[in-house]
Amino acid sequence: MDIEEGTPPQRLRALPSRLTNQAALVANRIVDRALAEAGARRYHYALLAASEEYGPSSQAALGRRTGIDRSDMVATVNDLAERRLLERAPDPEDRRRNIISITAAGRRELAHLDELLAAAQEDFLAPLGAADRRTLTDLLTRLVDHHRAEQGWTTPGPASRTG
Amino acid sequence: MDIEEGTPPQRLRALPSRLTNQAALVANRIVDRALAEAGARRYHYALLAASEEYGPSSQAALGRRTGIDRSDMVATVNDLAERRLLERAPDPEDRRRNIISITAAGRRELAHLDELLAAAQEDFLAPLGAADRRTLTDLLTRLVDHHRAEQGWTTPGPASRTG
DNA sequence: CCATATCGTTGGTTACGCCAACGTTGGCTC
DNA sequence: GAGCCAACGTTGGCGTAACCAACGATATGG
Repeated sequence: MDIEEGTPPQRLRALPSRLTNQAALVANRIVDRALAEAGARRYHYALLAASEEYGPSSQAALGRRTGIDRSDMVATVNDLAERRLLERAPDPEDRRRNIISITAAGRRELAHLDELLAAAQEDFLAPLGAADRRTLTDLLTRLVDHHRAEQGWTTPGPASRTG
Repeated sequence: MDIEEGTPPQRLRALPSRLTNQAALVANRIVDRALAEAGARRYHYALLAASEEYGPSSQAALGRRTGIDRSDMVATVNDLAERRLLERAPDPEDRRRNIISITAAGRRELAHLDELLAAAQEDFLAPLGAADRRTLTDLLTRLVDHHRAEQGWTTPGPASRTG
């Protein structure tokens, strides 16, 4: 009796927003477990990656790149600086800013996390072939870009931002 | 200067798990705002929908259907019962259980939420045509189903079947 | 009868994504 | 130079989703 009692209602199964959320749940669970092997979280990886790809930057700039809030950025930088994966130094040219730079150890850690993450992606996307994977990332990219434009648009002039 | 400072690092942009998460963020933001118009949250909709589609059921069964944890289910049922959208009654045949039934007002509320959600989906999927939407839901469904099978399957134990 | 398991419930925890406010600093305009 | 506004880092907080552990009460099956 009650076979397949775990089947969600039709309404939920057909809801793209929920489907997306469920997929994200799965993805995050897999990724979090992978990163946890190295004692890292998603924010850590994002920050290391941004730091490596864009070179020394202020916390605010890194926040804009990664989507991490300024307040959360503080804690994340604290974590990584304590572990000597990043360095935080005052900017002599603008004393409001901290300059964040990735260290050699940070690059090594990043490379390690890259490997863990690659395996996690493989896990996550297991049921899809190469073509399907490309299609999926394409569709998701279009969605995300569209909504980022719509919202990030109010970031125009020299003033009136973040406000 | 610093045009497009909001561009995420390549590593993050190419990461399917992150893409999925970003899309879910967008979807949830849109959906949450829509549901908030009716003073509802996602759990509320999920529970009403399950309650309507499967008829009177125990809290645990509804939890299995919706993926809502038993502990969270208590609070969600409380919310909806207070607003007379659900009824909670002890099961005379199994005194461990509560039987949850949707009320007439609950059905009306559900219909209302259905409309709000339909508009929200439209918003979320705006950049995609009908074919792309079908492709997306298909791919996401395959992903979610795959991982649900993988995880829900390993719950065999001595008593098998749901525990 | 006894072990096991399920049910509802209470009471946590984690991380993520946010927002508000503050003091400091920089730039711009008078 | 004075004043004004914006940006920066930081602190502190919020809400929610998604979990887990444990409990007493009840069913079930050996």
